[in-house]
Amino acid sequence: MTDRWALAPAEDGGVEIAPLGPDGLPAGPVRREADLAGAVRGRPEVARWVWRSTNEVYPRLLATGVRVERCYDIEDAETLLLGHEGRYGEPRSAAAALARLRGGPVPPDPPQRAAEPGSQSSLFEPQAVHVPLADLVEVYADQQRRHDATAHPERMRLLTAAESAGMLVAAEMNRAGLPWSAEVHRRVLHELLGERYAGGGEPRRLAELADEVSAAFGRRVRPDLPADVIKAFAQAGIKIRSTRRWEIESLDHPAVKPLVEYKKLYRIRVAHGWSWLQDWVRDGRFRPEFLAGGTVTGRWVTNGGGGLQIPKVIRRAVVADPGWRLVVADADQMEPRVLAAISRDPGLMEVAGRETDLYQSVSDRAFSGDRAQAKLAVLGAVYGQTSGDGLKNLAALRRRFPRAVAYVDEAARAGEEGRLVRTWLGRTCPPAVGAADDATEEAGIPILDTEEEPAGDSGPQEWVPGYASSNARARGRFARNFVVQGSAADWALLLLAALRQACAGMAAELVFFQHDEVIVHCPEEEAEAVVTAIREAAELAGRLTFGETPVRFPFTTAVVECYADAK
DNA sequence: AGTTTCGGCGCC
DNA sequence: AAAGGGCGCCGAAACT
Repeated sequence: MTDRWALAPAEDGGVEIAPLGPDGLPAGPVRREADLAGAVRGRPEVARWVWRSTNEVYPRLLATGVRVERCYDIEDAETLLLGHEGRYGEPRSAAAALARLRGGPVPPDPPQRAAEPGSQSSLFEPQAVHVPLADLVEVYADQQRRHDATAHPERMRLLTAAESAGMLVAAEMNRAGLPWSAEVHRRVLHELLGERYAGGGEPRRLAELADEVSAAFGRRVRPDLPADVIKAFAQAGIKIRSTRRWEIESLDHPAVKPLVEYKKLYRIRVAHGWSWLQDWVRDGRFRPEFLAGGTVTGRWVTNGGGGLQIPKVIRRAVVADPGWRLVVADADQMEPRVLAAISRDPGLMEVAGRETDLYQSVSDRAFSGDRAQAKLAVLGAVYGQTSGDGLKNLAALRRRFPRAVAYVDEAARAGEEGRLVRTWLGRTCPPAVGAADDATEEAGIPILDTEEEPAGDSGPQEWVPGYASSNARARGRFARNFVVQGSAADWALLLLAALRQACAGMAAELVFFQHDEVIVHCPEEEAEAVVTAIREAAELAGRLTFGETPVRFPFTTAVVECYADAK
């Protein structure tokens, strides 16, 4: 058996490797070699490399031009398995897993380091506890048995494999970087914010807007200080709770217009202004360290640079290299399609079986053609809306798509009651996240709120929050969203893995991923092949993740030179 | 003076 | 009138 090999960098700079048998234990002697990259490059027949941490090994391989097809990240799998076993919060390091196996004292996980601008990578984890290969494979073999003990072993295997693949993609994207034109970025900043004055003051346009705000109030007001703004409105006879835009916008006062404009531009300057450009863009690339599985729902995060929050106006700075293109692909109505697949609601699956606008189809069936209402209702069901029009629309949704709504209702109930909630592939929601622990409830004493609950007016089938504390309701909303957002993340991982494989023979590179959107940077002549690859990868991911369903996962794709032109 | 929390808003 | 989920980021405010 040469299909799976374990690998562990040794402390002296060399590497230990061993072929693995079907039980996950070594099928041959552990070998030592001096050169990590050479050991991998010299064994192209290996189908999957098993290692402690992708972020420990793979950046080093990529630095020498070595890619691997598949891997298995033991510490990532440990996290997922612990979660599935209801043991969230236990240390997830390989050293900890080994200690649990052998009954020794379990070391706590080392603290995470924050990213620093321009640092090569914060993910080499130099402080991680070294685990020799012979011990590491024991952990791996045990994990294989723990997969078998899960509710759906084949799905759990897919999940750990998919997330490991995601970590390969993330490492490759971190190396590639997102093509970024500092020149265009500066031009956009200048157009929006005006010139910068020497001495570090505000740029011209912001200074002008601040003056307009002050003039409207008749005294000097700092629009970037919420306390100052609240006081100024109070003196003008207007009481506001906060200075959030939605609260300010409806006010009748001459300061509102410049204030709202100021806040918009201030945000650009602070989050994606000149200093951001200085810190995060080097040699025509923005490198926001992508971290696969950085959230409990399985969504990715970026560490540094706000890589998943690039404002639309700033996307003009994302420009392909000369002769190259950006293939920008955005999944159409991903969340309701995922809900259709996981709930197996016949009506919603039928609607999601078309590639046309899903919200329009839903509205045709349940909302007399009002697409906006249909979209609000669907998103309200997914996010757990508890008031307003969304609640009324939810009743209409429930009548037409009962199984879909029941699915998220059941997740919410499970979350409220502290039961485990899982995505389709088995990623497990931690109990009591997103809300402060309620010590009394944790002690098992139920709490009856005295506050009024919304009256359920949609018949006996409807699930009403009932007597639950606001903490429990928050957990319910979280769990409700978790099953959809998390299952979507499951699917997205399979999509990335399939797309990565399809691009393996091309010059095309994955350079960006944002929940339901990918960007591939490729030579112009490869663009059409990439578009096809994305479409095929999406359908393959749908089948692999959810099994055979009628649900389709269409993408809107655009071949552009500039990201901003994709929308 | 250094560290943590808050307010507000960007993205999905 | 206005409580729907997940994140990251920055400066100011609050804290030690």
